[in-house]
Amino acid sequence: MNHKNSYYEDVYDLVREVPYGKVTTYGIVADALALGSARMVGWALKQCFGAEPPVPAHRVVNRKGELSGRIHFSTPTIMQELLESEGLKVVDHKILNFEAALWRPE
DNA sequence: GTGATGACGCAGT
DNA sequence: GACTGCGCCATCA
Repeated sequence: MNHKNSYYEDVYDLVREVPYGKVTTYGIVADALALGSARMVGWALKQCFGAEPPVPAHRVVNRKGELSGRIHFSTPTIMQELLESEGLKVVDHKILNFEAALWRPE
C-alpha cells in the first residue's frame, strides 16, 4: 500500500497544502483530485499516520464540519485538541463558524 | 469471484 | 431539519 504515484500520495499532498487554522472536506479533496468518491479520501487518510512528511489529517472533516474521523486518531480527543490549538472552536465534534474556516484548493 | 464494509455526499421523502 | 436509500470504489473476508 505504499507505492509511489498512487492516489494516496495525491491525497496527502493536497491535504498538506491546507493552511494552519483552516480545514477542508473529504468531498472537496475528492473533487479536486477527481477521485470520484469521497470515501477514497477517508481510506487514504486512514493509513496516513506513517507518511513522511506528516499529513495534517485533523484538518479534514466531512461536509457538515463534523470531526467524523476523530475515532481513527491515536486518541479520540487529539483531533479536536489539534484544531483548537490552531484557533478553531469545536463543540460537540463540530467546527464552529465552519464556512469561515473552510479552505479550498485553487 | 462474490459480497460486505467504510474518516462520504447527495437526492428524495 | 431528520431520516433513508443509493452511488461511489478500494479493500477485506
